[in-house]
Amino acid sequence: MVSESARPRECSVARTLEIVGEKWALLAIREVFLGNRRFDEMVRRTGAPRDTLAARLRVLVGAGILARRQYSEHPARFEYHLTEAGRDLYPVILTLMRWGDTYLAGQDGPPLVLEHRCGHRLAAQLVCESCGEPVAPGSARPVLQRALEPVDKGVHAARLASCSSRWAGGLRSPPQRRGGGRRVS
Amino acid sequence: MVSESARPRECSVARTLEIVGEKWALLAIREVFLGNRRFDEMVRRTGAPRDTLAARLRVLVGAGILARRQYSEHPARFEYHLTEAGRDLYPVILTLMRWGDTYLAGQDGPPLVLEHRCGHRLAAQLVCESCGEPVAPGSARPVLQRALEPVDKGVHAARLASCSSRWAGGLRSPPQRRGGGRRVS
DNA sequence: TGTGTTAGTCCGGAAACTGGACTCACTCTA
DNA sequence: TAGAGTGAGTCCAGTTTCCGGACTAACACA
Repeated sequence: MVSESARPRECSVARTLEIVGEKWALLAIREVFLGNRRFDEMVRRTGAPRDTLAARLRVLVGAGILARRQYSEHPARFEYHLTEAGRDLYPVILTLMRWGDTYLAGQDGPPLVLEHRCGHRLAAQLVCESCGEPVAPGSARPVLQRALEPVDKGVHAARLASCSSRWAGGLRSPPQRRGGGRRVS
Repeated sequence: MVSESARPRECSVARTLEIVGEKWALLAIREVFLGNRRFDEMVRRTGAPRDTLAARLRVLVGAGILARRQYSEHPARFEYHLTEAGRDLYPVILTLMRWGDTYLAGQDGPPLVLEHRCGHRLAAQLVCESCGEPVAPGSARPVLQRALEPVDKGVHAARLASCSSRWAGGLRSPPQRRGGGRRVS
């Protein structure tokens, strides 16, 4: 048996990145957020190869992040809409955007900003879920909730395959287990 | 000349994804956040191929997100530390993690949570930068700040190459241009 | 002397990506 | 009525990247 420290970490970041951890997937989602829901428009706006974009959209639809809706019958035409899971990726897109605004914008500033109705930009603030207090990155404590499972690629495949049905079934918030966690060194 | 709508969108999300828009890069950053700064530990914890991880680390160091520090001279041994730019990616990691916690955690709940000192989980809240008001995704307005430039891969390469020196020079907050933006349909 | 650690590099096969051409069923315009 | 345009892809061949596994070098430790 492999020692615990020799096993890859099974965490929500890794799981999420299995689905959206790729440039074209996130850019496609960005376009849908900006209101461009059609294939050709996404190709133009993202610069993705058509093949690659088609593959990404299939994965995103399969994972329940986008929903493919027919808006014309003859000929068959489709649009991609965000599901609730897709809309919940908004903070991911926004934090990526804010980081780029800060570190990669040139002299002219960021090319596109998201404005609040009062005319100022949005920010993603780290807060405690319960007390609402703003949190500095260093002050958070990582806590292992259960023994790490050995990584088995079949598990990932099965989880991805079951995404749509689980979402369709309305499973959103998994049971929370509080306490009993182990501190990570 | 190509019409504006035929050009890929030049935005901070795309720019950021050119550097960190890949699974192994983000997982490496996650590990450094969790305190694992050494190559072999990252290999074990992320499951990344050694070659691929070495390549990602080179890019991250080149982009000024990680700093490579020697902690032993004979033999030469190195650790990877987060720069300020790297620490500012914390909200990105956290939002990815929270999404996975919500949509991909199984019966047992998320394997790893980040706790506030009061014992509750962290969340990333979208707020208006100025008035601090919480913002719903749909209520933000995308505003183009300047004419979209044609995408030229050389521009990206040059920007990435100059990342380290620009950060070293202390350029953090690009000049903000308020007003005069064009609404995006 | 043998084993372990650390931070990688080297290699060859497999998989994914890429740009460009093509398809098909329409609709629009001259 | 012909030709061009649109939309949502697929097909293809060449290129690039990924991946697993073996290997290295300089030490420390038993």
